[in-house]
Amino acid sequence: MKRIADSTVRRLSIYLRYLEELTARHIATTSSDELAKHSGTTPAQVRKDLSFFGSFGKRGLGYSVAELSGRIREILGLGREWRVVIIGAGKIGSALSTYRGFNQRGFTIAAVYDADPQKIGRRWDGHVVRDVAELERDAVADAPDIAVLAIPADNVQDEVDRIVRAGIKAILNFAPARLDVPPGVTLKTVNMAMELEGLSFALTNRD
Amino acid sequence: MKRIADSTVRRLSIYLRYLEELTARHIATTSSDELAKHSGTTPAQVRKDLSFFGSFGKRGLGYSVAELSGRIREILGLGREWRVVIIGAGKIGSALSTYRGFNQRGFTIAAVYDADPQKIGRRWDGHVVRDVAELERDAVADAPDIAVLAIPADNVQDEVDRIVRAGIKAILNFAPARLDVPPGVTLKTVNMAMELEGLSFALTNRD
DNA sequence: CAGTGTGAAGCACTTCACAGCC
DNA sequence: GGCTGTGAAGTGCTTCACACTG
Repeated sequence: MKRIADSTVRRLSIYLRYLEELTARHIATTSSDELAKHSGTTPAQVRKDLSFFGSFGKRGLGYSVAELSGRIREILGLGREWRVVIIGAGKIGSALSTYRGFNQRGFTIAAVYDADPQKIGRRWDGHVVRDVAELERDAVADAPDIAVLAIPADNVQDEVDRIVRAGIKAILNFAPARLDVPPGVTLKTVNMAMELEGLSFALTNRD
Repeated sequence: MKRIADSTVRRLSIYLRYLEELTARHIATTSSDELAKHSGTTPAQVRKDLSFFGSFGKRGLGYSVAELSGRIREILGLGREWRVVIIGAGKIGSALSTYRGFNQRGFTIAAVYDADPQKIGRRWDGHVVRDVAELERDAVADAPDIAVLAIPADNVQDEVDRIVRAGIKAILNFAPARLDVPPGVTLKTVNMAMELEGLSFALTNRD
């Protein structure tokens, strides 16, 4: 398959969110125009995004909400359960796990880890916090798909290496650090400090 | 000034982080090569990014760490205090406020708001949670610069409108919703669900 | 000679415009 | 007639390559 741009994947998520709203409102069909309007993009962009994966619409009519949302869910791989381990029993992981749509979209917390002896063994959102040193051993049985890395910025790369050794192929990183992963492992970093600095820049350099 | 790409601003944040590390290690000069290596980009990109703002290096020598970090801090507007209000006294806001570099980069929490009567009046990370209905009134005296919006997805637009009415010109949004702001107001959205879906896509569509 | 600064070339995403189909 | 699907054109960011300077 042709390489799909990151921006396209992100828009598919947005389209899906609107399609779910239409489903809840029992609306059966929609158009690229309407999708664009509710997703902050253009009709042409919507059609182009979808065209990478097939032809899901009917000319002159638009898209079936049921079919299109099913197709997008399939494209995004949301038709199955994804087993998530949280590394760092802090607030970010906790916020993520209570995020609307986390369970709803098929993400399940398989285990929670920390390196802090104070936290290991304690309860955390219904899970007992495990020693991160056990990750590799646990992973054999737990078969986690995704690791959420939510620890302070020291030695983050060591934890990434551990996650990779555990055979996990996808990492969502919240630590403000640049990280290396081998080919075949996908890393996404959410850097809140950087977003704030982007706002600082915008406030400083507005006309 | 010529319009600066978002990606350029984000890289400046990354360069600054590395420059601060060099400062801590008492290293006085660096090069575009080194900056690129530690920022996950190319030397040409580093030089191009900086060239939008001036000529900070010396040919044949490289960049002074002290001068360059000062310049980038200036460009990003980090030379002053930014007053931040948190809307939503939950875990995300709390995680953000304890983020390394939040205070360090000049961001200060001016106030915390919520709409939930259960939370209003309670203590939250050293602040007493205020009623969000009071935001507009408080803003006159508090003069906040940035609003962090960390509430569930219902009626987020209403809160955005309130923030805009309060005269705040920058919003960092964590709710998974598409939002409209008038010109002159900068909105950045961090959507964790979308990032997870991006990982799901990558896992599903890898070769 | 080493490393910056920058016009030009390359590349990737977006927008256009229209043929094609319901 | 209306709306999709898509090659082609447009736009903007990235990479190249080299003149220039300490």
